[in-house]
Amino acid sequence: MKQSHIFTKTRKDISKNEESKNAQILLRAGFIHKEMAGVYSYLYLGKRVLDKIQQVIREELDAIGCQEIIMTALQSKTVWEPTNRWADDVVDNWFKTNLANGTELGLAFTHEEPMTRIMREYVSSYKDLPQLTYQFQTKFRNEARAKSGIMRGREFLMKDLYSFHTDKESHLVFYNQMKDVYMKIFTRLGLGEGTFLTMSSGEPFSQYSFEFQTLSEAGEDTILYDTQHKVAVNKDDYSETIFSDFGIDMKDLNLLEGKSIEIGDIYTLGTKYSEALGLTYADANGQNIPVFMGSYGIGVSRIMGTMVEFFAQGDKMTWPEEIAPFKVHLIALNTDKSEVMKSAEQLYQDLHTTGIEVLFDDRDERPGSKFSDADLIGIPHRVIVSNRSLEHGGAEYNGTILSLDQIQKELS
RNA sequence: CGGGGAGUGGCGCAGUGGUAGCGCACCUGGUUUGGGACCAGGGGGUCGCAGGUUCAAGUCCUGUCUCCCCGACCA
Repeated sequence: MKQSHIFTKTRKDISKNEESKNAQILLRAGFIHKEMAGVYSYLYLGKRVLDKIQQVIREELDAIGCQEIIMTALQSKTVWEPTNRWADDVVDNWFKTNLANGTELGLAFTHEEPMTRIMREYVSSYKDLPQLTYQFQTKFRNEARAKSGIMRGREFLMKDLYSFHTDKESHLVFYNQMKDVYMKIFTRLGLGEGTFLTMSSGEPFSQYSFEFQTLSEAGEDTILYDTQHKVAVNKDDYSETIFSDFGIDMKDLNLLEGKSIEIGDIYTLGTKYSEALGLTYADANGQNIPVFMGSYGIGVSRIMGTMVEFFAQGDKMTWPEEIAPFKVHLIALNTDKSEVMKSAEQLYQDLHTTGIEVLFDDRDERPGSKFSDADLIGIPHRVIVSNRSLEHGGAEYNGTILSLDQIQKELS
C-alpha cells in the first residue's frame, strides 16, 4: 500500500481528555477513531492489526480441532431466562431494546446461553462429544464507566470458545491443554514475556479459574507473580495454599507484585448451563446426562491496546512482527529526485510481488515528519531509499546500506 | 452510581459582557529537504443543545446532553 493513498494521517496533538497511552498512540497514528466513550471504530491500519491478532488465534485453535462459527449479537430473553441472567439485578450491563412488535432483545455481552442452546439441537449422544466451538464476535457491555482507551469499552471484539464434554475428566484434559495453547498464542503475539498464567478466585462452578495477565502499569488488576515458574495469583485471591494446585512449593517462589491487564481467561463451567438449558446426552447405557462445559475468552481488541501499553515508548511504537499492520515500512526521501522514486518504486513492486507486506511512504514530505510518522505507526522493519543511500549503492536497512537485491533477501 | 474537571473551525487550545482568535492541518506561490522547515497570501466556526437576563451573551442565570479523570462495579 502506498501511504499517499491511505485516508488517515498522523496527528501531533490529541485531546488532553484522552489520557490512556493506548488511545493516545492509536488515535494519533490513525489506527482508530473514537465514536463515543468506550466505543471506537477501527480504521485501515488498526483493522489490519486486529485481523492479524485474530489470525494467530484462529490458527492455534484450528490446530487443536476447534470449529469457528459466528453467532448473532441479538439475543432473545427466552434463551437467558433459564439461567436467570436476563434479570437486571443479576446482570447490570445489558444493552436492551425491543423489536417492532414489542419483543424484548438484548445485545450479547457473552454467549454461553445461545451456544448451549444451539448445541441442544445437535448433541444427543456421547458419540456427539466432545465439541469445541469458537467465534470472534463483538460484545456489548453497558459499562457504568468506560475507560483506559480500547481496554475497557462498551463494544469490543472478543474471541470466545466453548467446550462440551461428557464429563469432568475429559473436560479437564482439554482445559489443561488450553493453558498451553493460550500461552503459545500470547507468545506468538509477542506478549509471552510479560504474560502470566494467573490463578483467580473461582466462578461459582469451580474453586479456581485461570486468567492470563500481562504486566502493565495501565492494568486494572494487581498480581503476585513469579518470573521463573511463570505463574501468578490475583492479589485479591492470594492465600497460603493457593500454589499447591500448581504443584509448586511456596518456598520456591520469589513473588513480585505488579499491575496487570487481563487479556484472557479460561473457566470450567460444569453443568450449570447445560442443566438450565436442557443440554443432555445419552451415555452408553441410554441414560441422559448433562453436558460438562467450559468457556475460554481472549479480548482481541484489548490485546491491541495491551500491545501499545507494552511496546510503545514515548511517541515510538514497535509492533511485534506477526501483528504489525505491515512487515516493512519503505520510506522514500528526496521524492523530487526521479532516480530515488524509480528505485523506491522498483523495490516496492519487488517486495510486493514476493508477498511481503510493505507500506510505501511515497509522500512528498520532509524526512523529519516521515520518520516521526513511521515511529508512531510502528512497523518493525524500516527501509530508506534516498539520494544518499543511492550514492552508496542501495537502500538503508538497520543502519547499513545494502543493494536492493540484498534488501529483498534480508526481508524474505 | 458518588466526587472532580471540560465542551469554541478537521485536530489541539486561548478568549470574565462590547466586531470570535492562535497553533497544527488544509489551499496557492516561492525557498527548502536524513528527525515533525520557512516566507507570503488564502479558505473554513450561528462558541454542545434549549430557555432566560441584558441595549448587547462564547462570557451571566436555569435546565439539559456529552466527554475525561478518581472511586464503586466488572458475572
